[in-house]
Amino acid sequence: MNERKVRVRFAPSPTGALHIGGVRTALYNYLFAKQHGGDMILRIEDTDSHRFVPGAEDYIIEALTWLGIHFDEGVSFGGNYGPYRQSERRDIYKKYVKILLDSGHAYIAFDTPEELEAKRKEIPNFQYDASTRMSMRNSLTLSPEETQSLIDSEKQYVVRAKIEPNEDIHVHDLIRGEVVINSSILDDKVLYKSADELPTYHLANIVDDHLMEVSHVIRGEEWLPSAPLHVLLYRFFGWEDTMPQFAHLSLLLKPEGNGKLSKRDGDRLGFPVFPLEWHDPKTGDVSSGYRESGYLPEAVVNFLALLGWNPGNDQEVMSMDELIKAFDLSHCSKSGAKFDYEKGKWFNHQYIQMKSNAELARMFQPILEAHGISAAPEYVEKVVGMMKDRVSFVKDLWDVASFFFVAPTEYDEKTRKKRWKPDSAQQLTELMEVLRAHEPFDIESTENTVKAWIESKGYHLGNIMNATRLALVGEGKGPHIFDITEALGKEESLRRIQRAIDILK
RNA sequence: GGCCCAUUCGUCUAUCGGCUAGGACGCAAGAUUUUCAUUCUUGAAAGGGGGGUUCGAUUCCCCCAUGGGCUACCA
Repeated sequence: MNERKVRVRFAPSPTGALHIGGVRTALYNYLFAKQHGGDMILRIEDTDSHRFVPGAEDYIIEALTWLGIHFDEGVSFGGNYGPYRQSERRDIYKKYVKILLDSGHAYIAFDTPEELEAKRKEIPNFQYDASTRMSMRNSLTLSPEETQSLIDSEKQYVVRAKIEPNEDIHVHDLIRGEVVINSSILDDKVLYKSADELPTYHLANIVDDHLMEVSHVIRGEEWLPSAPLHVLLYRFFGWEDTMPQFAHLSLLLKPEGNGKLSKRDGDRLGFPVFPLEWHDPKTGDVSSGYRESGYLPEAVVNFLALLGWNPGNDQEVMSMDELIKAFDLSHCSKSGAKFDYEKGKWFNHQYIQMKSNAELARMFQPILEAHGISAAPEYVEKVVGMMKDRVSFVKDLWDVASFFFVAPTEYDEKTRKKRWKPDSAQQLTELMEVLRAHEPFDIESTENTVKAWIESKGYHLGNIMNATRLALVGEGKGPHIFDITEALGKEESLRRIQRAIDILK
């Protein structure tokens, strides 16, 4: 319909950590923009001075950067449409408030919050709209002189949109199709407050999207009810021709029970709802983050992308580039998606498997150091290569592979009962002789030698192997025995077997 | 309360009037293995209810129910 360049914005409010639903919204905007060769803008919507939280803005930028969601312009990225922080755009909004006032699409109202509160108590379902505005204190009911003198006396006021009733307003949504809402149910929304000289979301949003030449507004479903107001504002300003196209995304829901996923749910249910760990500056509370929990950013992106969208085929593991190619708003689901943490773990497992051993080893090193172990990179790499397919997180490598770095000092009781036979000590003593004489100590030849010895002696393979495993690992699990002996080396392997014989008899 | 949006396996979803309803996570069983995992195979598991329209509805329409969102001088 139009040849405008695709420009989308992610416009969070700096009221705390960006939660995972917001991350998904940012991701979808990003995928859409990149697919169309468009721009992605970061705009900070800090028009509510009371809810501002220091650090939130930096957090948002750091989180999205970690995930590989990049901006072309906006706060901290520059650009020609700034400033991108709404609190720095006061003068711009004032100009547009005046336009609305002058054209009669808005009016000044002096009713105090307390008066409105009283009104709402007094009249059930009270709404400030065409049916009630003429009984309130505003520039429609007061004379121009009275209005002016109230303003001059520094009486606080708000500017409200003047919504004409009984009109069906059509919102064309890229995901939901045509949504029709009658203007009678809309209230005369506050557009601007004199107290802090800032607009509310509705006005700032429309003015900024227009001035920043935003072509597509992709946002959460919670905005759908106010979309008709936004359409009306575009009309009031005469900007209908370049009005962005809307796409309202379904919400992310709690994994259990009902309701939308909230900031409080995460640690209560045992998983993070934030991309990065968040330290609340007001309460001092610490909320866990995906990064700190050991998630790979690629996995988080992939998992989130598929929560409410699908590529139209059975492909699930997709890189950012593949997501960009395949993304399509029409394949976004209309119903809310319950957050499934287990599936998120599975995605992380997939991405762990795709990482090179060297890279995983680098990520594992700090964990080893935390356990007081310093190991050669080549050794860590070898261990990681053997063990990565059994973990979903790098940090879990310690649980499954610590025996490669620390010799067992005690032996799992159940395994001992099951695997340590009366003649195990004798057999392993013989095995030590076989191993000591064997050279080189590589996987294949050692295995051949040991198996030949077992056969020649008529021993039971499982008995020998399982007892050996208990000696080397301390438990009844782990990779192939000769992978372990090869990695540990002859000396350490023999030492561990001897120790097991001494302790277990 | 009012308005809006939604409704397929436990969960994420495919299906755009022809269905033996497909895939994935999770779950169960089996195979492989010297162990535990991994892996592979198989299995259980679904279109909220009631009316229409139609030769035929999961798919289209209406009603109801349920869930969600909004209803602030928050975003």
